[in-house]
Amino acid sequence: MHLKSLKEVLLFHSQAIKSGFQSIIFTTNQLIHYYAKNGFLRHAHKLFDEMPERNVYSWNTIIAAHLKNHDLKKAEFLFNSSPHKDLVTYNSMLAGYVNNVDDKPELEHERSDLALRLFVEMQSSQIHGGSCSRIDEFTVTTMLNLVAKLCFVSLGTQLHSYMVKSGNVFSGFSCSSLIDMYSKCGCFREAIRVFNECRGCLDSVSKNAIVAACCRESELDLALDIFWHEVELNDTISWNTIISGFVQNGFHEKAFRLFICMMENGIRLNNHTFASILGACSSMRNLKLGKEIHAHVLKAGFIENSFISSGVVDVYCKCGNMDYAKFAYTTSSIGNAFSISSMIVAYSLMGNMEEARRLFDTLIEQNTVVWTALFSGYVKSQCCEEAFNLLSEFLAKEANVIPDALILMSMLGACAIQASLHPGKQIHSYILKSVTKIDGKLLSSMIDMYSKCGHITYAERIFLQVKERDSVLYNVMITGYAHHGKENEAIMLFKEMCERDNIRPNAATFVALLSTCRHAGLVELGENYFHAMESDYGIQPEADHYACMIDLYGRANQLEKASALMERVPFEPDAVLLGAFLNACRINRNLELAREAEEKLLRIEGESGSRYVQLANVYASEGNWVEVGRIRKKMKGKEVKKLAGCSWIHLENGVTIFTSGDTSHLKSDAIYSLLACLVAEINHLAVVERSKALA
DNA sequence: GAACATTCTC
Repeated sequence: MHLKSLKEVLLFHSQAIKSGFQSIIFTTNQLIHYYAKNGFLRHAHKLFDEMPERNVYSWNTIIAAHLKNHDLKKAEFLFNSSPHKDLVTYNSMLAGYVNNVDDKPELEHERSDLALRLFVEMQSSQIHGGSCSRIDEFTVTTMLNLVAKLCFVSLGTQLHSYMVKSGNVFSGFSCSSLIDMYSKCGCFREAIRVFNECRGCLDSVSKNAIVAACCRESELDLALDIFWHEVELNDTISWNTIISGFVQNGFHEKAFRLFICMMENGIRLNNHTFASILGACSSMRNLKLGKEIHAHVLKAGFIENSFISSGVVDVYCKCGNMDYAKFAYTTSSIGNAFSISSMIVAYSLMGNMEEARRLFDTLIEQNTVVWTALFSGYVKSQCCEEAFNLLSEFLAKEANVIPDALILMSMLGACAIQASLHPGKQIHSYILKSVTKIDGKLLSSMIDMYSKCGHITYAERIFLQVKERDSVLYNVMITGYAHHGKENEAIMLFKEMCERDNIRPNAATFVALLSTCRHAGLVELGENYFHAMESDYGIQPEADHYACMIDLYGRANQLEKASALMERVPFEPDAVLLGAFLNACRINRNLELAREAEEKLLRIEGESGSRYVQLANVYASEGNWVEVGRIRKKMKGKEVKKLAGCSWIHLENGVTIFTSGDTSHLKSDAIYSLLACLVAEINHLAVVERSKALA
């Protein structure tokens, strides 16, 4: 009897029941298999339970059925209670552990352990009364799969030699399994050797495995050579492999051309195809292509797949179009952790931290990517207190995880913004204790932190220990010297950068150099740098460079040069640049030019309170109260709030902020009386000093 | 005549 379709099975079964069906083990096993295969696991299990007698096939079939249904626990229970076990039973259970069939990544480690134990047990136990072999080709391929996952090369090599020695465990799968195992364990040459040995009897799976191996190794030319050789072997997976290989190696346009080629060749597209090509659209930030692929996906009915729907959301996030991203999320990807992660990253990048945090809290499990995104988002948006709170949260929640270098960099950035030396030092020592490989970026962040916290000598000490210096490292140190009024050191370091290390300065280097000149009032040198950056290094000055020069001229009482340079700015001046110019006008008491700048500035930054205050101060410094009144009037209509000047100090329990006139602190009375004592003390000391000087 | 293994995705 051959049973093929479900219809036949049901028909046969109902007839059997009607005619007073006497259970034959063989037939019932078949029924169990076909019920399970068609998704009727409960019916299959009922049949199994009702069997008066079972053989090893019955047990194997029901175990396989549960494994197919991703129920490892149930399979394990049946495995342990089965009175008949043969090699197939062991192989099935082994595969269940290796493939982590119930998809619980957190248990992967434990499962691998169980698989290894079972493998050892198989070799020692007398399966089926010792009448059959302990290991066959199924065992070997499953174990090679495990070896690939664990990067357990020594076991992989042992299996390989066992295969060669015993000769009877080779199968059609052995070649592809070996290639895959060696490649995933990082032994590319071994993978190639196996491939060359089985060239005569190459099947498409082995070919796909070696193409994937080449892509992993970034050997794309070789991958293409093999791909275009024996084209008749190429199937959908082959095309998917080569396309994803190009995407993963950053050749997105080439991947796209291959995708077009695949369609033109009439190859069937599947989930993997769309997932890879969506990845390419994301990396290219190509909204138009992304929308086209999205349309394809909807038409082909792949949007249900979680890889695909999150891929679509990711494309829109990477393109910065959050309206589309939200739409794609709510229509087809709700609850998908990858989609949520993409949106958290995107919102963090654009500084929308409320939305980023809201989504972050919806995740059941937070991964490194979203933690990192949130940290860097907070610091980029200058929300340092939130970043510190997040760090406490991270340490509490992920007690066993060492914060990733990117998180530590963000935290150093937060310390730098707040000028919080003490936490900065703590993070520094934490890095020394726990980070095994401290890279240039982390060192640059540490130098920047120490410099911005006022400890230029610490910064310098770290800088001098670094052997391999890059432009970022130099820029950070030059900027540090500039802010600490060490213009000679800054200038010398720039020379060292160009001459000793032969590193090309970039736009940021010149911001550092120009701000050195600005702080030191070095007009001529500043002009030299400003011209050199374009003529010698081909770097177009940006808003920051112009702002430095305007400020430099303003402080040196050379308003004519400042306004002449303002005229030559080749783009629409931004608020920073106009602010610098306004400041120059204030220093040089030119109300006429100030007023012109004022008009432009208010057009750009109409809502910002601090700008109005800056304007009012320009006129107040001249005693021009009519103008001050005019600005104040403008402020009133627009709900402009003046940003109060404030100081802050980082104590054990966090940051305490002091705003002028603030009495909200619980101990504000005590604070103010202590302050009064300090002021009295200072005044007293001043009087003593003065009388000493007079004496 | 029934049961177990390989290649490509965020």
